[in-house]
Amino acid sequence: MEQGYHYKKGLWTVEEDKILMDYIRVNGKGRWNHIAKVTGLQRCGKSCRLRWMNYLSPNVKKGDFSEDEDDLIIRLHNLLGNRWSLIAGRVPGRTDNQVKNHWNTHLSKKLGIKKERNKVGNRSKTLSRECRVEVETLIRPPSDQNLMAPSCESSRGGDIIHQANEGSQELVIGVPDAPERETDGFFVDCCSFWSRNDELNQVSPALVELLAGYPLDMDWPDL
DNA sequence: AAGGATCGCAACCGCAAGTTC
DNA sequence: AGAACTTGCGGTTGCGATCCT
Repeated sequence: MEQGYHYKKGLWTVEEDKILMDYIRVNGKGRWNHIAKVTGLQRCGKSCRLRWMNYLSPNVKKGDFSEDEDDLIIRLHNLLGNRWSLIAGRVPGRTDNQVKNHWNTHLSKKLGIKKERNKVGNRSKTLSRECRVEVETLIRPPSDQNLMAPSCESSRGGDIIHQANEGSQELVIGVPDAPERETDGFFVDCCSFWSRNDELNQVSPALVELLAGYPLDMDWPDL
């Protein structure tokens, strides 16, 4: 492990950045805990990974967030709640840390939202028939054994469907006027939905409807 | 001008899941 | 199978910069 090493904390210096970048240029990303041993850099693996992911990576976009980015983040947050990595994955060049900070310092104030802890969006919405059919097609398990979406690709989200029954965590897309959600409605696991869209490599009409159709000031019902 | 308050963001922490051996 | 190690996530903190009185 990393026992026996005395790691430095706090802001990174230019020299440390250079050491980390040189290492990654030669060895590529990964094996973060090895970096200190190989380079003598007095930073733990987690710190190295974070520094690369959030700052040094050429994929990281610097500078202010545009209005389009703000709008996208707000809509995604409406759908996904505080699932920053998922949101960031849909905002090109932005990291989960950037999105989280931007939300907490700007967007939540802009929207007059008080900080919530451990809350993931509880959303229900009626979609058009065409949209529902498409979403259902996108998320339906291959076996087609039931209407429940497969569990999240991210293991951490694996309890989403389970929690739905307790009034939950996943995006629930209900059939119009169908109070018995478990029998008449169908559940959409956001992760599966997103991943399927990735596979399709296209912006589906269903996704457009989901993102575009959520009024920001809507009074969302509790589930 | 000074110093206290507030803001914004980089970085840390704890935890959980994935991977390797 | 399970222990050890690695990776990733979201919440939180610390501190420099800026604002305000």
